[in-house]
Amino acid sequence: MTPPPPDGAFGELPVIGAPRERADAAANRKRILEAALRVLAEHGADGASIDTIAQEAGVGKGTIFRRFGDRSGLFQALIDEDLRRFQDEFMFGPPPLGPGAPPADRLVAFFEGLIDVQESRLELMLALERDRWKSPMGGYVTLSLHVERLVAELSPALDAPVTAQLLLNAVNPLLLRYLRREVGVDLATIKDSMRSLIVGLPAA
Amino acid sequence: MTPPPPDGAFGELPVIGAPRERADAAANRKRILEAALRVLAEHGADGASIDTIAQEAGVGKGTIFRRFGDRSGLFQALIDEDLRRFQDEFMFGPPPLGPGAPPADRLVAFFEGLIDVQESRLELMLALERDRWKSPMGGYVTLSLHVERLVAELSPALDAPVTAQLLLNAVNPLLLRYLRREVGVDLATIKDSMRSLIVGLPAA
DNA sequence: CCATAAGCGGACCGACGGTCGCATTAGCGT
DNA sequence: ACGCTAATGCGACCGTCGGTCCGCTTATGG
Repeated sequence: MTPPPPDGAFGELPVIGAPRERADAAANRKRILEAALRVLAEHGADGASIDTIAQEAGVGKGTIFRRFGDRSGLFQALIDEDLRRFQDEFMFGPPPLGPGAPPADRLVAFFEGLIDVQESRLELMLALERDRWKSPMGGYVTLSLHVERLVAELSPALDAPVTAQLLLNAVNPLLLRYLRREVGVDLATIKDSMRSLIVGLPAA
Repeated sequence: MTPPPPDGAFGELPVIGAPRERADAAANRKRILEAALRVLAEHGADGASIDTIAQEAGVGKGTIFRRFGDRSGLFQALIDEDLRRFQDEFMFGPPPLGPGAPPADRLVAFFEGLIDVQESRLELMLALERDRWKSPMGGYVTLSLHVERLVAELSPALDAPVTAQLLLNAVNPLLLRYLRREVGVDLATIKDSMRSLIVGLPAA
């Protein structure tokens, strides 16, 4: 009697051999995702309880848990598209973000892009932040690995996994919100400081 | 009818002109703090609910809220002593942590010290982390200012407040727990990576 | 049109942080 | 020694949250 696996990432793609998703279920999924985005925008990450989202979507809360497993599953599904687009860019896109540029330049471009993604989906990232530390890095694995590889290429003497995590943590959504909203720092300033951290790393 | 201000930091020092703390209240405060430390050690930050701590201390939960205001107030009071000792060291102690050494060396020493403090009080820092972003930086203000000053001295070209926050965030307790407990990284490795970030900053 | 399984809903649960008003008692002046 | 009073203790209570469960509804394929 195991319930069907929740959508999680790649939710829209039908699994081979699995029965097609029912039409009403698909419609509800869409309404839930839209409602979640709306609630996030209107009430912020802290006001985005499942009950609120369910009410906004006009569905029972059970429906949300059925489709997305748990709270973080819902938000994972929401960030999925943006994250995949960003992954495509830094894995296959043009330099300096994509392959072809020196690792330092790629790292700088990566973090500028990451900061932009977080800025454009700040409340969503904040909502995710709460559960980010349950599973290894909860969806951040691909990003982590990418940074690790670039760091290893740039500075073989460093411990790449640790340095990668330090860098990624520096642009924590919580800090971003604080700097942007409370302090009122310009995005370019944050990117500049981040660049200083990167370009100073010992080159190979 | 404003209730007396909660203890917060510097709780033990009697405020001039204020009535002395009652003996039973002082005893209870001590028992609560000890119980909190015990619960933190035994059940971790996530298992350290106020109810649990109250039960362990043998007091009503109302007593805890009366003395410490709220959850984060209790943990603030707990970390207070360690934080103040650390502050004394980097403000008045011997170099390179204290004054007298070049800013880069002081920064490196500061973050090594900060990592040590967090390591020795990991669960407590994790418990605090939940509410760290309510007030400006919730007890981190002094640390932030110190890092800011050193960064400004080291690299006048940089935006010191932003860079300071980026550096401080890199050693987030959540990341520290992940690296230490899940990945099993050595403390020295983390310190090394952190040093690489600092010494690479553009010198004056 | 029917059978069946997928989907839906919302009452329900346990845990949590925090409040409140009443009972208790320490400390002080006498 | 005694009583007065303000400080303190206490735990039942509250609203909210994430998550579960199971009976009802409905889409869909034959």
